[in-house]
Amino acid sequence: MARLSDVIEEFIKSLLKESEGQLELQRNELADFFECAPSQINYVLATRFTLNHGYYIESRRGGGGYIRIVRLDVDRNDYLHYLLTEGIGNRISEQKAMQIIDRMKEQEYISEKAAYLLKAAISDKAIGIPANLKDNIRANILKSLITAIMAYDSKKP
Amino acid sequence: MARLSDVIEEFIKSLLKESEGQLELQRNELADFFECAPSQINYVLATRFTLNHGYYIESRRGGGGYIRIVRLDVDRNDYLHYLLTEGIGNRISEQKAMQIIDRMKEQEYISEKAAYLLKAAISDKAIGIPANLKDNIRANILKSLITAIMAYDSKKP
DNA sequence: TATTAATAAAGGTCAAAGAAAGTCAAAAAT
DNA sequence: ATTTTTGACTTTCTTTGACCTTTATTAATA
Repeated sequence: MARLSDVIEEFIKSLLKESEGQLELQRNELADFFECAPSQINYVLATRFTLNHGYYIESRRGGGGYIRIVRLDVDRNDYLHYLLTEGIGNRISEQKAMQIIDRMKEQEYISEKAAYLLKAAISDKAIGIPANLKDNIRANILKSLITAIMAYDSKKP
Repeated sequence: MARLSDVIEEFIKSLLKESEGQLELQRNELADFFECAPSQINYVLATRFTLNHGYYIESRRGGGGYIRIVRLDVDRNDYLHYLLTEGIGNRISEQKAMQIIDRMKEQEYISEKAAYLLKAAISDKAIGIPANLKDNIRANILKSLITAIMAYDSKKP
C-alpha cells in the first residue's frame, strides 16, 4: 500500500537522473500514467520538489504546455553558507529541518547514516518539552541519537 | 482469559521474530484483527515496546501511514543499551556527553565525522540559551551542525 | 490580409473528503 | 491502587474534483 505520491516522487527522480538533473513533463500525461487526478502531480511537486528540497520548477499553460523540473546542483559551500545566513534563521520547523538534512544527504554532504542520526537529534521527539534546562534537552537529544544508531544498525542488512 | 494487551504483545513479538527484528504494521488493521480500539495498540506499544524494553518505534500518519517497530540489538550493543537505560538519565553535562560520543567513536558505532557533527549538535554553544522555544533550539543546533560540516571538511584533506 | 472572436489545450488553485496515526481521560477490570 | 479498555477528539498527510487562468490554434470578420 505504498503511497502513490511516493511512487510518483521516485519516478520523477529516476527520470531526473537519466536526464542530468533537468526534465520537462506533461502534467496530464503523467496523471494518466498513474491514473490519478492531475492535481496530485502538483501535490507531489509542492511537497517533494520545493526549493528547500533543491529543485526549481517552471511551467507553462496552454497548448504545448509543460512542467520543467530542474535539480539545483548548487555549490556546496554556497549552499551551506546560504543556510547559515538566511536559510534557517532563528527558528525552524521540524519539517523544514528534515528537508534540509535530506537534501544534505542527497547531495552527499553527509552519509545516509549521519542523516538518520541527525534527524533523530533534531526531531521534536528528541528535543521534547522545552523544559527550561539545557542539560535536560541535551540528554534527550543524546538518547534519541543512541537509539537511532541502534535502530540504524539493526535496520538495513 | 489472558489480557488482550498481552496477546497483542505476543503477536507482535512473533511477527518480529519472523521478520528479523523489524516490521511495519497498520494500526487500524491490527485493531480490527483483535477487535479492539485502535488506541489499544498504542497502549501496548507504550507499555511493552519502549526503549527500556529494547524497541524503537517510528510512525507516519495519513494515507498509507504505518507504525514501524524495530527490535534493538541489545546484546550486541551492550554499551549503548546501558547508556540508554542507566548511563545518561535525565540530565547530562556537556563534558560527559562529549566523552560518550568519543567513546562511541572509539567503539566504532559512529564514524569520526559523525562524532564531530554530533558533538557540535549537542554542545552548549549549539543548544544556546534555553529560550523556551523548541524551534529556536533546533535552529541553533542545525546551524552549529552545518558549521561543523564545513569545518570538518576544510580541515582534513 | 489583418484582426478579432471562439475554441481547445494545457496547467493552477483550493477546499473537501478520506485515510491513517496520536492523545487523553473516563470507565472498567483486576 | 494499578492496569487495561474504550471512545471522543485531534493532527497529519494524501487523494479527488470542481472551478480558474493562461496560451495556442482555429474560425470568423472587417
